[in-house]
Amino acid sequence: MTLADTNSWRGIQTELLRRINEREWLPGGLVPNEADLAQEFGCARATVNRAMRELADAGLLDRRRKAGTRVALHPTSRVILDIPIIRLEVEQRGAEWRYGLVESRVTPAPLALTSRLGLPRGTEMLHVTGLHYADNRPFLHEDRWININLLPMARDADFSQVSANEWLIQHAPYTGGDIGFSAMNADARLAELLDASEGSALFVVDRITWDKDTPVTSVRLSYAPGYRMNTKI
Amino acid sequence: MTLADTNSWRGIQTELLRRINEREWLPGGLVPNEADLAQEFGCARATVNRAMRELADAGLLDRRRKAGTRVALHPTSRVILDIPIIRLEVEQRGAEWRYGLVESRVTPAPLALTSRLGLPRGTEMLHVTGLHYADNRPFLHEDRWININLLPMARDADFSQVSANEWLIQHAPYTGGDIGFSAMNADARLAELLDASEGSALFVVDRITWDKDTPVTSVRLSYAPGYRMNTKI
DNA sequence: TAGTGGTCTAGACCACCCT
DNA sequence: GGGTGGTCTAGACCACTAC
Repeated sequence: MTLADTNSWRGIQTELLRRINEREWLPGGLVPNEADLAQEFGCARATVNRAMRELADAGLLDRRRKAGTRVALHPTSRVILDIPIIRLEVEQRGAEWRYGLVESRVTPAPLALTSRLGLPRGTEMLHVTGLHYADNRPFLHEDRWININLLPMARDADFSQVSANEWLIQHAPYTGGDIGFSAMNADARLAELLDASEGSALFVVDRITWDKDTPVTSVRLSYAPGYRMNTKI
Repeated sequence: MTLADTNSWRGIQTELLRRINEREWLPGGLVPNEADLAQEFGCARATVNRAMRELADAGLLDRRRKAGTRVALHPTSRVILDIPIIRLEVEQRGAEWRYGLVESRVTPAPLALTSRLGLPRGTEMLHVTGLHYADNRPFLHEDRWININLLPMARDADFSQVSANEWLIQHAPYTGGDIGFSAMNADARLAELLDASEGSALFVVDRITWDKDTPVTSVRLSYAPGYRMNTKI
């Protein structure tokens, strides 16, 4: 298929994109309706529909029944982040990955956590902390709480052999989650673990995953100074 | 439509999701083909196709011609971030937005930037810095370089009235971009501007946008301490 | 109420790859 | 070779909503 092919939905999408990008269709402007475009491109309406629907999903077009399709005024850019297993992320950087368990024990979860997860106060959870290394240098600190009521077999897992990160992907399905990205100053303990100086700015990812309404795990990943998460629009 | 409706692609998708989440279909396992599922649900194959295609796009299914469809082994979680105009982000938090220009002048861009953008060294660019406020408190610092060869009218824009962020969205179409998220310690100047203490951990977004192969703008957004970017999986 | 997008169908042909 | 998903068609009905 060449880009000029206008019988395929990809070809049509490319052409529509061109008209948007080159301001042939102005932001806020009305676009011909599906039937007309189908006629212009000599294809079925469903084909035009698929091309336009994806552009609308991407936020470049606003579509409403009866009102028609318009070029979006504020193309909010939509960024897609693929969050891989930490081991793979390290290995993709060409470094050797290693995991070191710091601590693993069952203990009542702090109030802030149980209330956030909607669990009774004082609920016992499995608290696992460890370090991921890249070429033997600390890469990130993983501080995780696991819902052992939902995952009783987590008690018997040996997190000195398999990182909690990977164990959970294998054993704990989830249906959704909340993620937050922020920056924090390293406290004394974290600085020591990450081989950084106290107060260093750390990139932090907080993540809670749910299986329907039941919390599965809550984790805070604190990356060693200098970490950068990259992606494309 | 109820969730049990299996004549609509959404209903079918919900049912497929259930079978995946509840391990009725095991990770790595082969799934019935489209024709069989269409018969089971009493619908056209195209309807099943749409439901499955979206799950494959989301990374939950692996589909290959002839090989069939399998439940993905490693559902790499895919996070979608919507990056809005800064003004809207502030206003969505229920705060009043204000922009204050710090500096705007045409000057040769630093070598690190021109080489990153693929421009000749010493190329003149428009350097605009300013602060976005939320309820009169510094929210983020915007440090931006604009390609005035591509956008000569940027010279005449009054960035004390309109933030460069919004001006560009109105005037500069782009086809792609690179984004990086990181954490940095505030230096003395940034700390003063953001009303923070020196060394505070700042959440930083670096972004370069391109129009095909031509750089449009490069910007660094440094958020005041405490900022957190949230989203869902 | 009429025009637009949203969806579904039954069928067809094709591209790809061989769990 | 042959089975599978990828796509396209022509038509239909429906849901929504601007007018």
